[in-house]
Amino acid sequence: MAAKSDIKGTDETRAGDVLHRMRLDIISCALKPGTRMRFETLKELYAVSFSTLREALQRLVAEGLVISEGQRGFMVAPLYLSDLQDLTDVRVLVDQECIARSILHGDDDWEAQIIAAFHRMDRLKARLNDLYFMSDEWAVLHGDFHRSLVSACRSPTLLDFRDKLFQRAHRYRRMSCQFRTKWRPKDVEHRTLMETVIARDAPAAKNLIERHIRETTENVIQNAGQFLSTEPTAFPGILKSIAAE
Amino acid sequence: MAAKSDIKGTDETRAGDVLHRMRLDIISCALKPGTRMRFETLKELYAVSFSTLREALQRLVAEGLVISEGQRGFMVAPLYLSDLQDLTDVRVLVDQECIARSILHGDDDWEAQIIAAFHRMDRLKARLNDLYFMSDEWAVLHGDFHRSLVSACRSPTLLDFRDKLFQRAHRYRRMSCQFRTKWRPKDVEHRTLMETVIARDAPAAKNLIERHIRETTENVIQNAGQFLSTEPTAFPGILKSIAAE
DNA sequence: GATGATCACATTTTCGAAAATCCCAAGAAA
DNA sequence: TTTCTTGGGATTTTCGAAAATGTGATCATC
Repeated sequence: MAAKSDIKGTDETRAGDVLHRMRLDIISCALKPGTRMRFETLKELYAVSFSTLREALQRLVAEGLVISEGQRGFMVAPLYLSDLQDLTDVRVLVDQECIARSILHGDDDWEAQIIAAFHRMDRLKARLNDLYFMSDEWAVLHGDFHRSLVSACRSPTLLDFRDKLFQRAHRYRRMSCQFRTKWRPKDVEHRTLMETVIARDAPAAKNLIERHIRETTENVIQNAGQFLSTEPTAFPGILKSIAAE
Repeated sequence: MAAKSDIKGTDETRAGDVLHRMRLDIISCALKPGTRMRFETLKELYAVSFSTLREALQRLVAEGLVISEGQRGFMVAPLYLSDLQDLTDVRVLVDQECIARSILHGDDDWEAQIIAAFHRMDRLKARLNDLYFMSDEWAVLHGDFHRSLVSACRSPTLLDFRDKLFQRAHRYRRMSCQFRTKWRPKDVEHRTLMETVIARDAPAAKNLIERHIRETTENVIQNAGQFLSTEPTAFPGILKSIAAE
């Protein structure tokens, strides 16, 4: 219990709605990393008042998608190489654990959901052909597939953390394919992953998910590494330098 | 980077201050688990307005210390046996990793800080004698000591997550010693832990921290297990049954 | 020229009133 | 009796104006 952060936006208040929309805009990079978030702009964009905006922003701060400093407002959390590497290591740890536990606890229905999620993802890929990984639709189905693998792990706390990490990582993936369309084909990996998990081979699955995560990160760095700051520079500096372009 | 949730309250706005105070009140169980949080009451208690309160509450929701449902307000997150067990497992995983990494990366200064933190905790214990584990002061020093062990792990994301888990777990410890003063003496464990970590014996340290966490949990369950719900009951039910007493 | 003080403007932060929603009891209908 | 409506009071949620704070330019002084 406890750490449920309704990532799907199951909150029906207006603040919950804005939170949901803002989160999508950030992880899809529609709100660019490092940009300052002015209230006048946001107010217009999301059609709500100051306080409602602030509520959503505070939540996003806690999720690591937004940064706030003192009385100087908010900004979309910048993307750093160091953050990406940190994120990658932690995701390996957490996803490995989640998968191992899911393999231990998962039932028939769990397997069925994995197969269904894979199928949906696979068919969409076939339909969209070349640029599938740019589409929002695919991002959703890809996310669903990965979540289905770990969904039987029986740890709400771990799952919630995993989801937040996945979202944070998504921003890096998303940014990287804006720069170059060279993207490692992952469909074979996904299929093998599915088969291994359903075969209940935990050690092999742990290896596969680690490779999958690490290689994707390397791919991101190759495509967009040059655009990521190496050091978390002092706040005000970044604020301008990135927001400017 | 990114997931920094200024747990120490480094935010100088009033909302940040309220967040800080509220968090302390929740993890110290001054705000009792499961109680409904009415705005009129909170407004008086923290001397701020609606919107400022809401900002803090939203943050606490993201941290798993507060629960919100639809348009029905907020409540202090209840304590569940299942949550405690989940929390325990995840803490073992995360703390083991943090300690192993700290042992790998830690320098002389890191060692010095551990020794210093242990000393402070140890002296206070001696001074307070019997009821040391009930005092807020000891809670702080005990938290500092555990954090010093993992502080060199070089993963902001993991550290931040660890801190949140530690806080959530603290509520259970805190509640348990309100019911019974029987509390397993942990000073020897702490000393061994310190020595092992500084001796850079990662496997032994991982075993020790696991035992430390799991045995503490068992102690909590023995002391207060009967007061924890076994099942996360439906929301409105709890709301009354717990808030009533 | 460099440094520091002052002030006006832009922006954020806070507040409390107004609107929206929920809760529950009392009454009507089945 | 049970189930379904209705209404009013309690509570939460939203809004935009007012207060607080940061920013940057201008000017005086060293």
